[in-house]
Amino acid sequence: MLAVERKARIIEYVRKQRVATIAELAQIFSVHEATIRRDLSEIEQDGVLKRTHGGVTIEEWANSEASFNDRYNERLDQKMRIGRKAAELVKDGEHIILDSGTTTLHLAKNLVHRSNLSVVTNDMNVAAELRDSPGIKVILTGGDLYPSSYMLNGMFTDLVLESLHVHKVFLGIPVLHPQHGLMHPEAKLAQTKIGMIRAAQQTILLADSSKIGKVSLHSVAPNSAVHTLITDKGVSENDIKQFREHDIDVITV
Amino acid sequence: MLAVERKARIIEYVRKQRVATIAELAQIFSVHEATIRRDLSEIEQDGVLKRTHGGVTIEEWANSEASFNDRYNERLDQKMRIGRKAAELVKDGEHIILDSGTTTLHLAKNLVHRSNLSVVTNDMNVAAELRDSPGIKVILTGGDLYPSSYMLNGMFTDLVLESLHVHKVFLGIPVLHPQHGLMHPEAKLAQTKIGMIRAAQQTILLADSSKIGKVSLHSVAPNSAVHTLITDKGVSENDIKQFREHDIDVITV
DNA sequence: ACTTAAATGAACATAAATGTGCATAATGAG
DNA sequence: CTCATTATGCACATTTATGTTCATTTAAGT
Repeated sequence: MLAVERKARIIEYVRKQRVATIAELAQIFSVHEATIRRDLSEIEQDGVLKRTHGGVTIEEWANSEASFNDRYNERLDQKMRIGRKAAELVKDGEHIILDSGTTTLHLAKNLVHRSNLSVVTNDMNVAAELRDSPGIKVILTGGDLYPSSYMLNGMFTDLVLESLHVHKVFLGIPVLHPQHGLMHPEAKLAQTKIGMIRAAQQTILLADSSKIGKVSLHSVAPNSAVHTLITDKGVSENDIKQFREHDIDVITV
Repeated sequence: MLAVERKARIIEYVRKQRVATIAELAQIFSVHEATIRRDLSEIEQDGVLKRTHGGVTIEEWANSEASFNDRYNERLDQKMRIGRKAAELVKDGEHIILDSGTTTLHLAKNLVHRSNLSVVTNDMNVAAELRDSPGIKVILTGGDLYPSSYMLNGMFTDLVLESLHVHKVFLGIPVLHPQHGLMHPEAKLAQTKIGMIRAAQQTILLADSSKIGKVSLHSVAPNSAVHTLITDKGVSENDIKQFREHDIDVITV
């Protein structure tokens, strides 16, 4: 079994069970515990799962009852800067999609006082953040609530996205490669992102530098589908050059 | 068992039992009492549970402002009772729709510990209430977020409802007339409720007695569309008789 | 208020999990 | 095929979670 596939299966398994021990996973996949630990370290980097002693869990269980809006403390500074810069790309009167995720939640916070916007999102936190803004029409895509999270995915999400057309989509992505493009370890979430890209005229990627250069199982889109990438200064010159060769406007903040 | 899992289960247990002793928890999870104490200290930090000598209880929000407004509390009590009774009508393995509203939210609170349920709702609060329940699959209909609320309505809501089929819908309704049936003052919300009724084999109405006997602009459905009405004892015998003539099973709590 | 038994928190001991360096096996390119 | 690269397994020093003990605090009854 390929490493990326094993990682994808680990995520699936943990999402379903909510917790898993290292020993348990090592037995399931017939690999050494050290291998599972390495896998989990990488997966945690993607922000998908949270490690604990003896095992792993979905993020929301780790800080048992983090309230509606305040569980976004990792790489906070970078994400805030990226979110602020992204907000500058939103013009009054536009219709936009905001993907689920902590970075897009920061973007949403920067849009609160804007007017005449229509915002489509599959993230309940994003929707909650914008619901009191008089100038913003909030549309939540339907879908299955991902276990213990606030994201919506699945058939109904895709159904709604299919009948939508917006100016711009702001997409978070856990894995981005200079050559192989956008990837995601989870099939369902990858599908949602594909739908979002299709619904938008312009795709704007929000990804801090830790996401760049890795690979993952499911392909979301090639780099040519992206118009703009907002990231931080931790990206190598060589990577930036390669993205620009795909006609991506790279903005570092 | 992982520490995070134990903590999550402690919260779950105390939520269900309202109180628990240290000794009790130590025995349940087969760990030393000191470990439980450490767990509780951390959980208390999150503000979910409140420690006492010898044990722990849930943080009470209802009692703090108890006699604030008698009439409000009377309604609250009715709604809680209606919600509890409605939960009895839900069987394991069923697919149900929960309408938006405070009464259905109380129903949702009574479903938290159930298993093998699929719950469709257009209320973000209901979805949030159920999101941590391992036995419940939560599906949020999409739609426009109603200004300053947590309800979803509009075209996308209708679109999703059209492709759904469930066993039962639990519907809140602001206006119910013994002859003229279900009504609603707002066209969009009326439309959503029509869609929900169409998607379900059985329609169960949750309406305290204050809603009964009035009229409103938009008709949602005739009384013949309703299978069960759960209300409180404030309904007149005459009204009940008329509902029963429409083959409605009237339950007063 | 006083007494008593239980619960608590802190300090320490112990067992388990972790990360790291290195050796080995698998994979891919030329 | 050979070589380079990556992934995996293994051993061990370090860290973390849990168990144990005990002086101090708290709750309840008289």
